Amino acid sequence: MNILLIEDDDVLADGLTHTLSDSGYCVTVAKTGTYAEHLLKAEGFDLIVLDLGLPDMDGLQLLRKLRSQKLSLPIMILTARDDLNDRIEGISQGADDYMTKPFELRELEARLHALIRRCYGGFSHIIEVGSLQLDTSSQKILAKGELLSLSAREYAVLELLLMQNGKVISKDKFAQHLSLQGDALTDNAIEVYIHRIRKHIAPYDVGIRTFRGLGYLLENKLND
Amino acid sequence: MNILLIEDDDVLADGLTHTLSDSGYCVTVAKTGTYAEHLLKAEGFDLIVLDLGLPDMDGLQLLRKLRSQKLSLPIMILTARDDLNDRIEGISQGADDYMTKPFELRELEARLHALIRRCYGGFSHIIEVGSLQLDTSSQKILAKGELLSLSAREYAVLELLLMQNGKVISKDKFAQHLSLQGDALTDNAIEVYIHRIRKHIAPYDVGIRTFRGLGYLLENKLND
DNA sequence: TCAAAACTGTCAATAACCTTACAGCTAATG
DNA sequence: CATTAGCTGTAAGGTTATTGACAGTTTTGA
Repeated sequence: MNILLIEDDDVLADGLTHTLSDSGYCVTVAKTGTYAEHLLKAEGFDLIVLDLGLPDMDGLQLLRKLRSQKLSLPIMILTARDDLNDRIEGISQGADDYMTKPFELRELEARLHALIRRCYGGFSHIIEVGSLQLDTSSQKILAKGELLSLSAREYAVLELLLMQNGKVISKDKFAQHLSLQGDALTDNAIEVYIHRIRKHIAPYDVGIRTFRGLGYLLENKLND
Repeated sequence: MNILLIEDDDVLADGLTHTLSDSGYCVTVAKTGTYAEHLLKAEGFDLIVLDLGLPDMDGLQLLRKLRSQKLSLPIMILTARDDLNDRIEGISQGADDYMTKPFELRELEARLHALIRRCYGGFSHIIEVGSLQLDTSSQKILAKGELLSLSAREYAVLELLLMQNGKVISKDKFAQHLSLQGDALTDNAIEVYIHRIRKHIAPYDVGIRTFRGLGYLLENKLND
Protein backbone atom coordinates (compact mmCIF):
# COMPACT_ATOMS: atom_id res chain seq x y z
CA MET A 1 0.00 0.00 0.00
CA ASN A 2 1.63 3.23 -1.16
CA ILE A 3 0.98 6.39 0.80
CA LEU A 4 1.87 9.84 -0.41
CA LEU A 5 2.52 12.10 2.56
CA ILE A 6 2.35 15.77 1.67
CA GLU A 7 4.00 17.46 4.64
CA ASP A 8 6.64 20.16 4.94
CA ASP A 9 7.54 19.75 8.59
CA ASP A 10 10.55 17.43 8.70
CA VAL A 11 9.97 16.23 12.23
CA LEU A 12 6.36 15.31 11.68
CA ALA A 13 7.11 13.78 8.30
CA ASP A 14 9.83 11.61 9.79
CA GLY A 15 7.65 10.47 12.63
CA LEU A 16 4.78 9.58 10.37
CA THR A 17 7.01 7.83 7.90
CA HIS A 18 8.46 5.72 10.66
CA THR A 19 5.16 4.75 12.23
CA LEU A 20 3.42 3.99 8.97
CA SER A 21 6.38 2.07 7.60
CA ASP A 22 6.31 -0.07 10.70
CA SER A 23 2.70 -0.91 9.94
CA GLY A 24 3.70 -2.09 6.51
CA TYR A 25 2.90 0.92 4.40
CA CYS A 26 5.26 2.33 1.82
CA VAL A 27 5.52 6.06 2.45
CA THR A 28 6.74 8.73 0.09
CA VAL A 29 7.11 12.31 1.32
CA ALA A 30 6.47 15.42 -0.75
CA LYS A 31 7.44 18.67 0.91
CA THR A 32 5.57 20.91 -1.48
CA GLY A 33 2.31 20.80 -3.35
CA THR A 34 4.06 21.19 -6.64
CA TYR A 35 6.27 18.19 -6.02
CA ALA A 36 3.27 16.21 -4.85
CA GLU A 37 1.48 16.88 -8.12
CA HIS A 38 4.56 15.77 -9.97
CA LEU A 39 4.76 12.52 -8.02
CA LEU A 40 1.07 11.82 -8.49
CA LYS A 41 1.45 11.93 -12.24
CA ALA A 42 4.23 9.42 -12.21
CA GLU A 43 3.56 6.92 -9.50
CA GLY A 44 0.76 4.76 -8.30
CA PHE A 45 -0.34 5.81 -4.86
CA ASP A 46 -3.26 4.34 -2.97
CA LEU A 47 -3.78 7.00 -0.37
CA ILE A 48 -2.85 10.62 0.27
CA VAL A 49 -2.15 12.25 3.61
CA LEU A 50 -2.21 15.99 3.09
CA ASP A 51 -1.14 18.67 5.55
CA LEU A 52 -3.14 21.80 4.83
CA GLY A 53 -0.31 24.07 5.96
CA LEU A 54 2.11 24.00 3.05
CA PRO A 55 4.68 26.61 2.14
CA ASP A 56 4.01 27.02 -1.55
CA MET A 57 0.33 26.45 -1.93
CA ASP A 58 -2.84 26.50 0.12
CA GLY A 59 -3.75 22.95 1.04
CA LEU A 60 -7.43 23.35 0.27
CA GLN A 61 -6.51 24.74 -3.11
CA LEU A 62 -4.38 21.68 -3.85
CA LEU A 63 -7.21 19.46 -2.69
CA ARG A 64 -9.64 21.17 -5.02
CA LYS A 65 -7.18 20.90 -7.85
CA LEU A 66 -6.62 17.19 -7.35
CA ARG A 67 -10.32 16.45 -7.19
CA SER A 68 -11.04 18.52 -10.26
CA GLN A 69 -8.54 16.32 -12.05
CA LYS A 70 -10.79 13.40 -11.21
CA LEU A 71 -8.26 11.95 -8.84
CA SER A 72 -10.19 9.36 -6.95
CA LEU A 73 -7.70 8.44 -4.24
CA PRO A 74 -8.82 8.59 -0.64
CA ILE A 75 -7.41 11.68 1.04
CA MET A 76 -6.80 12.29 4.72
CA ILE A 77 -6.07 15.88 5.65
CA LEU A 78 -4.10 17.13 8.61
CA THR A 79 -4.65 20.59 9.98
CA ALA A 80 -3.33 22.70 12.79
CA ARG A 81 -6.29 25.00 12.45
CA ASP A 82 -9.02 24.31 14.88
CA ASP A 83 -11.51 26.29 12.88
CA LEU A 84 -14.68 24.34 12.26
CA ASN A 85 -15.29 25.99 8.91
CA ASP A 86 -11.92 24.94 7.61
CA ARG A 87 -12.60 21.36 8.60
CA ILE A 88 -16.03 21.27 7.00
CA GLU A 89 -14.63 23.01 3.96
CA GLY A 90 -11.94 20.35 3.67
CA ILE A 91 -14.39 17.52 3.80
CA SER A 92 -16.83 19.05 1.43
CA GLN A 93 -13.99 19.79 -0.98
CA GLY A 94 -13.42 16.09 -1.29
CA ALA A 95 -11.32 14.96 1.63
CA ASP A 96 -12.41 11.70 3.17
CA ASP A 97 -11.28 12.38 6.68
CA TYR A 98 -9.18 14.82 8.67
CA MET A 99 -7.26 15.01 11.90
CA THR A 100 -6.43 18.07 13.92
CA LYS A 101 -2.91 18.55 15.16
CA PRO A 102 -1.68 17.57 17.60
CA PHE A 103 -2.95 14.05 17.22
CA GLU A 104 -2.06 10.61 18.41
CA LEU A 105 -0.23 8.53 15.86
CA ARG A 106 -2.19 5.46 16.84
CA GLU A 107 -5.41 7.22 16.05
CA LEU A 108 -4.20 8.39 12.67
CA GLU A 109 -3.20 4.85 11.93
CA ALA A 110 -6.60 3.52 12.92
CA ARG A 111 -8.33 6.07 10.73
CA LEU A 112 -6.10 5.32 7.77
CA HIS A 113 -6.94 1.67 8.21
CA ALA A 114 -10.65 2.44 8.19
CA LEU A 115 -10.26 4.53 5.08
CA ILE A 116 -8.37 1.83 3.27
CA ARG A 117 -10.79 -0.83 4.34
CA ARG A 118 -13.73 1.20 3.11
CA CYS A 119 -12.14 2.12 -0.19
CA TYR A 120 -10.34 -1.04 -1.12
CA GLY A 121 -11.85 -3.72 1.07
CA GLY A 122 -13.82 -4.64 -1.98
CA PHE A 123 -16.28 -7.28 -0.95
CA SER A 124 -16.71 -8.16 -4.60
CA HIS A 125 -17.40 -11.83 -4.51
CA ILE A 126 -16.58 -12.86 -8.04
CA ILE A 127 -16.09 -16.44 -9.09
CA GLU A 128 -14.43 -16.92 -12.46
CA VAL A 129 -14.42 -19.90 -14.74
CA GLY A 130 -12.97 -19.26 -18.15
CA SER A 131 -14.66 -16.15 -19.44
CA LEU A 132 -17.63 -16.60 -17.14
CA GLN A 133 -17.91 -14.45 -14.05
CA LEU A 134 -20.41 -14.97 -11.29
CA ASP A 135 -20.97 -11.96 -9.09
CA THR A 136 -22.93 -13.31 -6.17
CA SER A 137 -23.52 -9.94 -4.55
CA SER A 138 -25.11 -8.39 -7.60
CA GLN A 139 -26.79 -11.55 -8.84
CA LYS A 140 -25.28 -11.42 -12.25
CA ILE A 141 -23.40 -13.74 -14.53
CA LEU A 142 -21.18 -12.19 -17.14
CA ALA A 143 -19.60 -13.86 -20.13
CA LYS A 144 -16.68 -11.95 -21.60
CA GLY A 145 -18.01 -8.96 -19.74
CA GLU A 146 -21.45 -9.27 -21.32
CA LEU A 147 -24.42 -9.79 -19.07
CA LEU A 148 -26.11 -13.11 -19.72
CA SER A 149 -29.87 -12.89 -19.62
CA LEU A 150 -30.92 -16.00 -17.84
CA SER A 151 -34.20 -16.90 -16.26
CA ALA A 152 -34.34 -17.37 -12.51
CA ARG A 153 -34.07 -21.16 -12.87
CA GLU A 154 -31.28 -21.01 -15.39
CA TYR A 155 -29.44 -18.61 -13.16
CA ALA A 156 -29.81 -20.92 -10.19
CA VAL A 157 -28.46 -23.89 -12.13
CA LEU A 158 -25.48 -22.04 -13.53
CA GLU A 159 -24.82 -20.44 -10.18
CA LEU A 160 -24.53 -23.84 -8.55
CA LEU A 161 -22.18 -25.04 -11.26
CA LEU A 162 -20.00 -21.98 -10.79
CA MET A 163 -20.06 -22.00 -7.02
CA GLN A 164 -19.17 -25.67 -6.87
CA ASN A 165 -16.73 -25.21 -9.71
CA GLY A 166 -14.58 -28.26 -10.22
CA LYS A 167 -17.10 -30.64 -8.74
CA VAL A 168 -19.43 -32.95 -10.54
CA ILE A 169 -22.96 -31.98 -9.54
CA SER A 170 -25.61 -34.66 -9.43
CA LYS A 171 -29.17 -34.10 -10.54
CA ASP A 172 -30.26 -34.59 -6.96
CA LYS A 173 -28.04 -31.68 -5.95
CA PHE A 174 -29.59 -29.51 -8.60
CA ALA A 175 -33.06 -30.55 -7.54
CA GLN A 176 -32.21 -29.68 -3.94
CA HIS A 177 -30.78 -26.35 -4.93
CA LEU A 178 -33.77 -25.44 -7.08
CA SER A 179 -36.81 -26.81 -5.35
CA LEU A 180 -38.17 -24.35 -2.86
CA GLN A 181 -40.61 -26.58 -1.04
CA GLY A 182 -40.00 -30.26 -1.25
CA ASP A 183 -41.65 -30.90 -4.57
CA ALA A 184 -38.70 -32.32 -6.37
CA LEU A 185 -37.85 -31.71 -9.97
CA THR A 186 -37.68 -34.64 -12.33
CA ASP A 187 -34.33 -35.61 -13.71
CA ASN A 188 -35.54 -34.58 -17.10
CA ALA A 189 -36.29 -31.05 -15.98
CA ILE A 190 -32.65 -30.72 -14.97
CA GLU A 191 -31.59 -32.04 -18.34
CA VAL A 192 -33.75 -29.40 -19.95
CA TYR A 193 -32.07 -26.65 -17.97
CA ILE A 194 -28.61 -27.95 -18.73
CA HIS A 195 -29.62 -27.92 -22.36
CA ARG A 196 -30.80 -24.34 -22.20
CA ILE A 197 -27.71 -23.15 -20.41
CA ARG A 198 -25.49 -24.88 -22.93
CA LYS A 199 -27.21 -22.82 -25.59
CA HIS A 200 -26.52 -19.66 -23.66
CA ILE A 201 -22.86 -20.32 -23.09
CA ALA A 202 -22.16 -22.01 -26.42
CA PRO A 203 -20.29 -18.98 -27.82
CA TYR A 204 -17.87 -18.94 -24.93
CA ASP A 205 -14.91 -20.96 -23.78
CA VAL A 206 -16.69 -22.93 -21.10
CA GLY A 207 -18.87 -25.96 -21.42
CA ILE A 208 -20.83 -28.40 -19.34
CA ARG A 209 -19.52 -31.92 -19.43
CA THR A 210 -21.78 -34.87 -18.76
CA PHE A 211 -20.75 -37.66 -16.45
CA ARG A 212 -23.21 -40.39 -17.19
CA GLY A 213 -24.97 -41.54 -14.06
CA LEU A 214 -23.10 -39.01 -11.92
CA GLY A 215 -23.93 -35.51 -12.96
CA TYR A 216 -22.53 -32.47 -14.70
CA LEU A 217 -19.30 -30.52 -14.50
CA LEU A 218 -18.55 -27.01 -15.64
CA GLU A 219 -15.23 -26.81 -17.38
CA ASN A 220 -12.99 -24.63 -19.42
CA LYS A 221 -12.82 -26.01 -22.95
CA LEU A 222 -9.23 -24.92 -23.52
CA ASN A 223 -6.87 -25.71 -20.70
CA ASP A 224 -8.55 -27.65 -17.96
CA MET B 1 -31.30 7.85 1.77
CA ASN B 2 -32.26 5.91 4.89
CA ILE B 3 -30.27 6.46 8.06
CA LEU B 4 -30.60 4.32 11.16
CA LEU B 5 -29.80 6.36 14.25
CA ILE B 6 -29.04 4.22 17.28
CA GLU B 7 -29.32 6.65 20.17
CA ASP B 8 -31.05 6.47 23.54
CA ASP B 9 -30.90 10.13 24.50
CA ASP B 10 -34.21 11.65 23.39
CA VAL B 11 -32.92 15.18 23.13
CA LEU B 12 -29.96 14.30 20.99
CA ALA B 13 -32.00 11.89 18.91
CA ASP B 14 -34.62 14.55 18.22
CA GLY B 15 -32.04 17.15 17.31
CA LEU B 16 -30.24 14.84 14.95
CA THR B 17 -33.45 13.60 13.40
CA HIS B 18 -34.51 17.16 12.72
CA THR B 19 -31.25 18.27 11.21
CA LEU B 20 -30.82 15.23 9.04
CA SER B 21 -34.42 15.22 7.92
CA ASP B 22 -34.02 18.81 6.84
CA SER B 23 -31.11 17.72 4.68
CA GLY B 24 -33.37 15.22 3.00
CA TYR B 25 -32.46 12.04 4.81
CA CYS B 26 -35.01 9.63 6.08
CA VAL B 27 -34.11 8.95 9.72
CA THR B 28 -35.28 6.09 11.91
CA VAL B 29 -34.35 6.04 15.59
CA ALA B 30 -33.63 2.92 17.59
CA LYS B 31 -33.28 3.48 21.32
CA THR B 32 -31.73 0.13 22.07
CA GLY B 33 -29.26 -2.16 20.39
CA THR B 34 -31.75 -4.97 20.38
CA TYR B 35 -34.33 -2.91 18.56
CA ALA B 36 -31.67 -1.72 16.13
CA GLU B 37 -30.80 -5.28 15.25
CA HIS B 38 -34.45 -6.00 14.71
CA LEU B 39 -34.86 -3.04 12.38
CA LEU B 40 -31.76 -3.93 10.43
CA LYS B 41 -33.18 -7.33 9.64
CA ALA B 42 -36.42 -5.94 8.33
CA GLU B 43 -35.59 -2.71 6.59
CA GLY B 44 -33.20 -1.31 4.07
CA PHE B 45 -30.86 1.27 5.53
CA ASP B 46 -27.97 2.93 3.78
CA LEU B 47 -26.04 4.26 6.75
CA ILE B 48 -25.84 3.75 10.51
CA VAL B 49 -25.11 6.36 13.16
CA LEU B 50 -24.34 4.54 16.40
CA ASP B 51 -23.99 6.06 19.84
CA LEU B 52 -21.60 3.90 21.85
CA GLY B 53 -23.38 4.62 25.13
CA LEU B 54 -26.47 2.45 24.96
CA PRO B 55 -28.51 1.19 27.90
CA ASP B 56 -28.93 -2.46 27.00
CA MET B 57 -25.76 -3.32 25.21
CA ASP B 58 -22.24 -2.07 24.87
CA GLY B 59 -22.00 -0.13 21.64
CA LEU B 60 -18.71 -1.69 20.66
CA GLN B 61 -20.23 -5.08 21.22
CA LEU B 62 -23.11 -4.25 18.89
CA LEU B 63 -20.64 -2.95 16.34
CA ARG B 64 -18.67 -6.18 16.47
CA LYS B 65 -21.84 -8.19 16.18
CA LEU B 66 -23.05 -6.31 13.15
CA ARG B 67 -19.75 -6.61 11.36
CA SER B 68 -19.47 -10.29 12.15
CA GLN B 69 -22.84 -10.67 10.44
CA LYS B 70 -21.18 -9.32 7.32
CA LEU B 71 -23.14 -6.11 7.45
CA SER B 72 -21.31 -3.83 5.09
CA LEU B 73 -23.14 -0.59 5.72
CA PRO B 74 -21.06 2.47 6.54
CA ILE B 75 -21.14 3.17 10.26
CA MET B 76 -20.48 6.44 12.05
CA ILE B 77 -20.04 6.17 15.79
CA LEU B 78 -20.71 8.81 18.39
CA THR B 79 -19.00 8.71 21.73
CA ALA B 80 -18.98 10.80 24.87
CA ARG B 81 -15.92 9.05 26.08
CA ASP B 82 -12.80 10.94 25.43
CA ASP B 83 -10.73 7.85 25.82
CA LEU B 84 -8.40 7.37 22.88
CA ASN B 85 -8.50 3.61 23.22
CA ASP B 86 -12.25 3.51 22.84
CA ARG B 87 -12.08 5.56 19.68
CA ILE B 88 -9.35 3.47 18.16
CA GLU B 89 -11.14 0.33 19.23
CA GLY B 90 -14.30 1.56 17.52
CA ILE B 91 -12.59 2.23 14.28
CA SER B 92 -10.65 -0.98 14.28
CA GLN B 93 -13.83 -2.89 15.06
CA GLY B 94 -15.27 -1.73 11.79
CA ALA B 95 -16.62 1.77 12.22
CA ASP B 96 -15.89 4.08 9.33
CA ASP B 97 -15.71 7.29 11.29
CA TYR B 98 -16.51 8.67 14.70
CA MET B 99 -17.32 11.93 16.38
CA THR B 100 -16.78 12.84 20.01
CA LYS B 101 -19.59 14.49 21.92
CA PRO B 102 -20.24 17.34 22.11
CA PHE B 103 -19.99 17.99 18.40
CA GLU B 104 -21.28 20.50 15.89
CA LEU B 105 -24.21 19.27 13.86
CA ARG B 106 -22.77 20.86 10.75
CA GLU B 107 -19.62 18.86 11.12
CA LEU B 108 -21.47 15.61 11.60
CA GLU B 109 -23.44 16.37 8.48
CA ALA B 110 -20.30 17.07 6.51
CA ARG B 111 -18.75 13.83 7.68
CA LEU B 112 -21.85 11.85 6.84
CA HIS B 113 -21.76 13.36 3.39
CA ALA B 114 -18.14 12.32 3.00
CA LEU B 115 -18.98 8.82 4.13
CA ILE B 116 -21.84 8.49 1.68
CA ARG B 117 -19.73 9.89 -1.10
CA ARG B 118 -16.97 7.44 -0.40
CA CYS B 119 -19.20 4.43 -0.04
CA TYR B 120 -21.65 4.92 -2.81
CA GLY B 121 -20.16 7.35 -5.27
CA GLY B 122 -16.46 6.65 -5.49
CA PHE B 123 -14.71 9.96 -4.98
CA SER B 124 -17.54 12.11 -6.17
CA HIS B 125 -20.75 13.01 -4.45
CA ILE B 126 -22.38 12.32 -7.76
CA ILE B 127 -23.28 8.84 -8.90
CA GLU B 128 -23.45 8.61 -12.66
CA VAL B 129 -25.05 6.04 -14.88
CA GLY B 130 -25.19 7.06 -18.50
CA SER B 131 -26.61 10.54 -18.58
CA LEU B 132 -28.29 10.13 -15.20
CA GLN B 133 -26.69 11.76 -12.19
CA LEU B 134 -27.65 11.24 -8.58
CA ASP B 135 -26.34 14.03 -6.42
CA THR B 136 -26.10 12.46 -2.99
CA SER B 137 -25.50 15.74 -1.21
CA SER B 138 -28.42 17.70 -2.63
CA GLN B 139 -30.68 14.69 -3.15
CA LYS B 140 -31.49 15.39 -6.74
CA ILE B 141 -31.48 13.32 -9.86
CA LEU B 142 -30.46 14.94 -13.11
CA ALA B 143 -30.74 13.62 -16.62
CA LYS B 144 -28.48 15.32 -19.14
CA GLY B 145 -28.17 18.11 -16.62
CA GLU B 146 -31.92 18.59 -16.38
CA LEU B 147 -33.63 18.00 -13.07
CA LEU B 148 -36.01 15.08 -13.21
CA SER B 149 -39.25 15.86 -11.46
CA LEU B 150 -39.96 12.72 -9.56
CA SER B 151 -42.32 12.10 -6.71
CA ALA B 152 -40.86 11.03 -3.39
CA ARG B 153 -41.54 7.36 -4.10
CA GLU B 154 -40.20 7.50 -7.60
CA TYR B 155 -37.10 9.20 -6.34
CA ALA B 156 -36.56 6.53 -3.70
CA VAL B 157 -36.87 3.75 -6.26
CA LEU B 158 -34.50 5.33 -8.73
CA GLU B 159 -32.13 6.30 -5.94
CA LEU B 160 -31.79 2.69 -4.90
CA LEU B 161 -31.16 1.62 -8.46
CA LEU B 162 -28.45 4.24 -8.80
CA MET B 163 -26.85 3.65 -5.43
CA GLN B 164 -26.70 -0.07 -6.01
CA ASN B 165 -25.76 0.49 -9.60
CA GLY B 166 -24.78 -2.69 -11.34
CA LYS B 167 -26.78 -4.88 -9.04
CA VAL B 168 -30.00 -6.66 -9.75
CA ILE B 169 -32.45 -5.37 -7.16
CA SER B 170 -35.26 -7.62 -6.04
CA LYS B 171 -38.73 -6.37 -5.27
CA ASP B 172 -38.14 -7.27 -1.65
CA LYS B 173 -35.18 -4.90 -1.60
CA PHE B 174 -37.28 -2.12 -3.01
CA ALA B 175 -40.03 -2.80 -0.50
CA GLN B 176 -37.48 -2.66 2.32
CA HIS B 177 -35.97 0.54 1.06
CA LEU B 178 -39.31 2.23 0.56
CA SER B 179 -41.40 1.16 3.50
CA LEU B 180 -39.79 2.27 6.68
CA GLN B 181 -42.97 1.93 8.68
CA GLY B 182 -43.85 -1.71 8.71
CA ASP B 183 -46.58 -1.80 6.14
CA ALA B 184 -44.99 -3.56 3.23
CA LEU B 185 -45.51 -2.68 -0.37
CA THR B 186 -47.00 -5.22 -2.73
CA ASP B 187 -45.00 -6.45 -5.67
CA ASN B 188 -47.45 -4.76 -7.93
CA ALA B 189 -46.80 -1.36 -6.38
CA ILE B 190 -43.13 -1.78 -7.20
CA GLU B 191 -44.00 -2.73 -10.75
CA VAL B 192 -46.08 0.41 -11.07
CA TYR B 193 -43.19 2.55 -9.88
CA ILE B 194 -40.77 0.88 -12.23
CA HIS B 195 -43.22 1.63 -14.98
CA ARG B 196 -43.47 5.27 -14.03
CA ILE B 197 -39.73 5.68 -13.80
CA ARG B 198 -39.29 4.05 -17.19
CA LYS B 199 -41.55 6.71 -18.61
CA HIS B 200 -39.46 9.42 -17.00
CA ILE B 201 -36.15 8.13 -18.25
CA ALA B 202 -37.36 6.90 -21.63
CA PRO B 203 -35.78 9.82 -23.51
CA TYR B 204 -32.36 9.08 -22.12
CA ASP B 205 -29.67 6.49 -22.63
CA VAL B 206 -30.41 4.40 -19.57
CA GLY B 207 -33.05 1.80 -19.05
CA ILE B 208 -34.30 -0.61 -16.47
CA ARG B 209 -33.91 -4.21 -17.44
CA THR B 210 -36.16 -6.88 -16.00
CA PHE B 211 -34.79 -10.15 -14.76
CA ARG B 212 -37.84 -12.29 -14.35
CA GLY B 213 -38.00 -13.80 -10.94
CA LEU B 214 -34.90 -11.91 -9.79
CA GLY B 215 -35.46 -8.19 -10.00
CA TYR B 216 -34.49 -5.10 -11.93
CA LEU B 217 -31.19 -3.69 -13.13
CA LEU B 218 -30.37 -0.17 -14.18
CA GLU B 219 -28.18 -0.16 -17.25
CA ASN B 220 -26.74 1.99 -19.93
CA LYS B 221 -28.41 1.15 -23.22
CA LEU B 222 -25.27 1.80 -25.26
CA ASN B 223 -22.05 0.41 -23.89
CA ASP B 224 -22.52 -1.67 -20.77
C1' DT C 1 -26.82 -54.97 -30.17
C1' DC C 2 -29.62 -53.63 -26.48
C1' DA C 3 -31.12 -50.96 -22.68
C1' DA C 4 -30.39 -47.10 -20.04
C1' DA C 5 -29.29 -42.48 -19.89
C1' DA C 6 -29.12 -38.18 -21.87
C1' DC C 7 -30.50 -34.82 -25.48
C1' DT C 8 -33.73 -31.81 -27.76
C1' DG C 9 -37.89 -29.38 -29.70
C1' DT C 10 -42.70 -28.58 -28.87
C1' DC C 11 -46.44 -27.20 -26.14
C1' DA C 12 -49.89 -25.99 -22.66
C1' DA C 13 -50.26 -24.20 -18.11
C1' DT C 14 -48.70 -20.96 -15.34
C1' DA C 15 -46.41 -17.34 -13.04
C1' DA C 16 -44.33 -12.94 -13.67
C1' DC C 17 -44.75 -8.81 -15.42
C1' DC C 18 -46.82 -4.62 -17.80
C1' DT C 19 -50.20 -1.28 -18.28
C1' DT C 20 -54.10 1.52 -17.49
C1' DA C 21 -57.69 3.15 -14.74
C1' DC C 22 -59.25 4.62 -10.50
C1' DA C 23 -60.21 5.80 -5.69
C1' DG C 24 -58.41 7.59 -1.38
C1' DC C 25 -55.41 10.68 0.35
C1' DT C 26 -52.38 14.85 1.01
C1' DA C 27 -50.65 19.22 0.05
C1' DA C 28 -50.95 23.30 -2.20
C1' DT C 29 -53.75 27.21 -3.85
C1' DG C 30 -57.17 30.66 -4.30
C1' DC D 1 -62.38 26.53 3.64
C1' DA D 2 -63.25 24.68 -0.75
C1' DT D 3 -61.05 23.37 -4.77
C1' DT D 4 -57.54 21.59 -7.24
C1' DA D 5 -53.64 19.12 -8.41
C1' DG D 6 -50.67 15.62 -7.55
C1' DC D 7 -49.20 11.49 -5.12
C1' DT D 8 -49.92 6.73 -3.80
C1' DG D 9 -51.27 2.13 -3.91
C1' DT D 10 -54.86 -1.30 -5.57
C1' DA D 11 -57.36 -3.65 -8.89
C1' DA D 12 -58.01 -5.88 -13.09
C1' DG D 13 -57.08 -7.31 -17.69
C1' DG D 14 -53.71 -8.12 -21.13
C1' DT D 15 -49.14 -9.72 -22.53
C1' DT D 16 -45.07 -12.33 -22.43
C1' DA D 17 -41.55 -15.40 -20.61
C1' DT D 18 -40.85 -19.35 -17.90
C1' DT D 19 -41.47 -23.83 -16.56
C1' DG D 20 -41.65 -28.64 -16.74
C1' DA D 21 -44.00 -32.61 -18.98
C1' DC D 22 -43.90 -35.23 -23.00
C1' DA D 23 -42.28 -37.81 -26.70
C1' DG D 24 -39.13 -38.79 -30.14
C1' DT D 25 -34.22 -39.00 -31.01
C1' DT D 26 -29.48 -39.75 -30.12
C1' DT D 27 -25.63 -41.23 -27.47
C1' DT D 28 -23.32 -44.25 -24.38
C1' DG D 29 -21.47 -48.24 -22.27
C1' DA D 30 -21.80 -53.05 -21.21
